[in-house]
Amino acid sequence: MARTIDPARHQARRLQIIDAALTRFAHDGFDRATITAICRTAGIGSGTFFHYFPTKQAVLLAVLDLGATETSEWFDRQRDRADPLQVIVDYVAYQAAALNDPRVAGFTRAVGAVMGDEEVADALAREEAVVQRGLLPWIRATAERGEVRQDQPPERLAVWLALLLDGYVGRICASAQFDPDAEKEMLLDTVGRLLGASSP
Amino acid sequence: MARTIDPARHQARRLQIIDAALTRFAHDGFDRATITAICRTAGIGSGTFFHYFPTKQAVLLAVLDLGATETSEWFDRQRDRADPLQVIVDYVAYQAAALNDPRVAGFTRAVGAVMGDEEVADALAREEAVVQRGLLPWIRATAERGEVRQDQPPERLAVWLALLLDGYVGRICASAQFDPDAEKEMLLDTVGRLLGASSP
Amino acid sequence: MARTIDPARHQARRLQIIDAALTRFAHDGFDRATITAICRTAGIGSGTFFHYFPTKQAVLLAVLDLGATETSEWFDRQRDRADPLQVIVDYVAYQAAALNDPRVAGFTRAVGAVMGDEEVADALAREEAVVQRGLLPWIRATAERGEVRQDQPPERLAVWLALLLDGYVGRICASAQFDPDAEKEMLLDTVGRLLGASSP
Amino acid sequence: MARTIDPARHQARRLQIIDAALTRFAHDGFDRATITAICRTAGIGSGTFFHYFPTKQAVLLAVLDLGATETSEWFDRQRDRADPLQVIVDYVAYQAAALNDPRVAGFTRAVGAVMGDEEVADALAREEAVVQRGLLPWIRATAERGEVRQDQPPERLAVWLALLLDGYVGRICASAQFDPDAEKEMLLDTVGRLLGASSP
DNA sequence: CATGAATGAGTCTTCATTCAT
DNA sequence: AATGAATGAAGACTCATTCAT
Repeated sequence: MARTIDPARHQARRLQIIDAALTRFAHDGFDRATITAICRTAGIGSGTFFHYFPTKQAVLLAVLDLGATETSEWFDRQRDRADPLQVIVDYVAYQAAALNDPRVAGFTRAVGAVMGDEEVADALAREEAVVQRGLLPWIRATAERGEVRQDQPPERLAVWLALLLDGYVGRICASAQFDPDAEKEMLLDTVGRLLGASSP
Repeated sequence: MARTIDPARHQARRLQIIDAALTRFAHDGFDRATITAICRTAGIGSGTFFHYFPTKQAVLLAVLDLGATETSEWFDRQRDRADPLQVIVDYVAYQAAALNDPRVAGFTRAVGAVMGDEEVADALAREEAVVQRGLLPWIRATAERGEVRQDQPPERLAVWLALLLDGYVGRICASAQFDPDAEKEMLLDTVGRLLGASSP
Repeated sequence: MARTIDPARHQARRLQIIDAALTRFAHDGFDRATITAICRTAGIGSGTFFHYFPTKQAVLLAVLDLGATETSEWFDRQRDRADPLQVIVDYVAYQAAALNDPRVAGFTRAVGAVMGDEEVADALAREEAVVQRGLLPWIRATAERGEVRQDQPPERLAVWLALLLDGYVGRICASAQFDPDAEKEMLLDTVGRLLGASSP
Repeated sequence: MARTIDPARHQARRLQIIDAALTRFAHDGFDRATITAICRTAGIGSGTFFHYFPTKQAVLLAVLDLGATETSEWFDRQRDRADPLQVIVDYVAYQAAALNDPRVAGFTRAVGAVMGDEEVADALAREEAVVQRGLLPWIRATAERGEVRQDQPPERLAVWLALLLDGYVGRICASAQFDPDAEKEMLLDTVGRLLGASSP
């Protein structure tokens, strides 16, 4: 008797809630973002929220998974690229471009605050693994071509690449004077220095 | 005349509470650290807390101010040093050493989550200003000696130095595999690359 | 479309809470009446209270507004009466009858204690204005007929009428021996003396 | 070894605290007046308070007892007066004059709020009894002279006199436009009307 | 006597979550 | 499926009172 579940409609609603949650988490932090506020932003009633996510934390995990999936798909699309160093540079540029959505930096901060939670930590580890798994083959290939330093294992270089991006995201939240558009060039230059053959 | 206020005793208690709050904030985040838990950690009753700080946020600001003061004093102690590049390197090592206290990284995360609050943002800006004011003369002096790159203004180099340290702190929380002792050398090398004369 | 908000149900709940609050305020005073006790009296959970009123003070203001509205409506119903002196007497009797609800006197005391609060003072001023606006035309009409003393302006007589009623309400709290039924006659006699043509 | 208690000094301190409490109770109400605030007003430490009064309520009772004592002494001083009606009028004037201390009206409100407490109720009953005991002989004497109405027993007239004063005090708190100086004449006139031989 | 630091019971208020409609 | 009213557990904060100095 009841209307059959329309998967497309269901998925759309789900994304609508995820997007609203991203907005509220970025603006208020996880603990201060109330479900009521998320629902107001999403334009739904609070009861509806719980048809799609069992807890507030579940929607946070969904945002993280979505991010990991997007990153994973980005790496999938690079599969046949020829110039490995350019892929690395493009990855950095891709992540920097993600920061054009002003919510991303705030959301990253928000996640940090609840990293003590085991499930969140697992989701972050999964996301991190996607990045590492995605970067590693390209770093290795670049190393084989002798286009990056050889004094460090590729795994370490990948971690430090991520470290640099973390710091970059952090600065965007921390100071209004840090203009991502103006600093993108500096970011790419710094990546070059990090990976470069020799230290001065 | 009765018992006079004992400033030393008062200050000791205050530091005891600040230390306990640092512990709880680092472990649970700001919003999830309850005053009750802070007091249990400090070994005091909850009422006593409010003799020393009017709100939970006040103790957070006190922690931040303490950090800014310590950094400021560190720079004061370097005043008469002769080798400016070495001061910069020492500063990075000093900040890296602060991470020997395993709470520092978690606390940094915790602060990020409430950065949206105006008073917290002000305190962070003050702390940041201390670092920039402290670093700038040494970077300028190094630049005059031609020991660092000249293609960027010293202000920008100082910001990127802080960016690098931010990322370093963040990694410590993010992954258990990141061993600060082992990575300190890589950090100093990366600082050298960031400041070095030319990009490869 | 799901369940639409039922305004009647909402209003009924609201009145239920107002009534419970009146009971507790009258019995315990404003500051000593806990929200928990109000909710227990109303038969609701404490969270429900805050769906209807944002603070404890808000429900106090609601009680006051309700009283002002009822008085205002009472005066509206007298609009076409012919004998102005009788309207005044009826008003006094109406207010005296309100004291058949044993909570009214206690509530009046309770309000007095928080009159220092600006919002409460405003609400009381509004209530007072309703009484003065309601009485004045009838006092003026009575004065024109020469049925009350002319040595005082109608405004002053209205104030002293209210003063007398205040004292009457106060006595009910102050002494158990003061029986409102028995004293109502004395009240009406005293009103006559207050308004009467000449002082002995 | 300890200094012998100096009763005069002790009594002075006691009165100092009572006076401060009167100020704070009048301004903030009983429940909102904190002991800390009372002590600040009295210029003493909070510990000292408890050398003189075991609880906050005790100092309230002391204020009430002081008032009752003063009223009692006032009546004692009238013992040999010749004109009983004049004594009654003087009593009303005396109470009206007490309102020159702007704290008295507010204090009266404050007491009302905690009248539900048994000890406070007892103290108020004692105070009321002092007034009734003080007034009654004079009303009786006046009645015997035929200078007041005879249709009501003296006890009732005494209660209604107090009722009128209650209303008068109440108005002073309730509205800033009610000026005690300007209304004192009206008060005495109304007393005359209340006690006068016949109702119009 | 005088003090004010310490205490913790008790209050208001928030908000994730449930559920009848 | 959608709603939002109802719930109550939990937390920040207040303040009367105690007591060591």
